[in-house]
Amino acid sequence: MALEHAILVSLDERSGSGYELAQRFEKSIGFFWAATHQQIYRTLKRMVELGWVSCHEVAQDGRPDKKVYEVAEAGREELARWLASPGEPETIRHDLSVKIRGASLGDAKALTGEVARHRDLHAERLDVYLAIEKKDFPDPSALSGRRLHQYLVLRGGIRAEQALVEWCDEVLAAMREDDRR
Amino acid sequence: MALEHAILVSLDERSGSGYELAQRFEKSIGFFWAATHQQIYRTLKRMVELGWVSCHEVAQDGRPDKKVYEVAEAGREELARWLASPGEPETIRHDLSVKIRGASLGDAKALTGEVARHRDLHAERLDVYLAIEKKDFPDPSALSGRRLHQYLVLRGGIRAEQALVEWCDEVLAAMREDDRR
DNA sequence: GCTACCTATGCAACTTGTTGCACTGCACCC
DNA sequence: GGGTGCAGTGCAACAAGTTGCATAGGTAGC
Repeated sequence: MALEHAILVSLDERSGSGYELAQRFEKSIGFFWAATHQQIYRTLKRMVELGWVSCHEVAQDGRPDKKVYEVAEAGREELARWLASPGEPETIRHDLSVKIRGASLGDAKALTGEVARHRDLHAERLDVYLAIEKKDFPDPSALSGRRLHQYLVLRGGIRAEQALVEWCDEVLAAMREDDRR
Repeated sequence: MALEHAILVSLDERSGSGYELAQRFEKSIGFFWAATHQQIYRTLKRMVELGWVSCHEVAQDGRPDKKVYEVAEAGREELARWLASPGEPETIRHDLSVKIRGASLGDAKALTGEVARHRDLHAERLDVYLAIEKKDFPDPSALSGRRLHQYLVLRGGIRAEQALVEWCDEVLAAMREDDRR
């Protein structure tokens, strides 16, 4: 499982509470590894037991106490071990492709609507990524180390969303053309 | 869940046994919806209970009996309903991106090896898809209906793998450049 | 005669992921 | 004073996916 490792990477960048981690997963790590707060809390608990992270409670005024986690030595070792170990490419599960493949068995118009909706969702995500690229990485050739790695992962997101938008457009054009005949 | 729907689509194209379905998932449907034989057997059982598919045993000589499933009316209705209903874009879980983001915490050389390995895996898949495109869809502009939809899904696979190969190349170039400094 | 692989189905146990809910307390707006 | 939303942690139940194993006969090669 890689959720633990995603958490280790994130905590290494900056220690934080489960709640904070959940937010990071919403708006950054989550771009390439989705997780809900439930999963995160449960996994953090297990990671403490494994000795991969340490935890101390922090009192706050005007707010509930929080538990701040940080990476322990064993966690860093585990992360290094995992980074060097070969992994399988992701198992693909692409809803929209299943729907398209079954298109002839349903309402064609409804399906083109669905494809168009996905096209727009991906275009939106792409815009978000491009805005981050422009703002946070104005001069990519100057990057190195951690910042470079963050940039490269963002580039993966950009390429993936671009490919999806273009594909949706191809599908829409072909299905509309087919409709006309 | 969409495994049921992927099975319905596949069974609608051609009725078959759990075993045959598992093979189709290995080499065709599985390109965009992965499933093991365990999942398929279990899901088929549930689908019979729901009345979405019907099942009759077929004796074979020299081989174990098999259970051939075919889509029932209720299954077709369910599929049509699902096709028209909006779905979320997939939650992304991309191991390799997590590894790259954590690259600075491990052995950089081992990681470039891992990226190169994934690059080759994706290039291989791309070759498979391109071969299918060339063989099964030599004249895309003439396609319509079900054949067109199959082609469009394949196009999605091709675009995705192309994007991944190019991204891996970008990552490798940047990391090697960074190493040299 | 032994090994290995193919066809064919399935149980059991386990790990992951999702969903709905519960509790606390502050801040802000109308 | 009532609703909404944020910060914060967590349980319980369920759904989905994975892994290891069991069974059983057939075919093919050495």
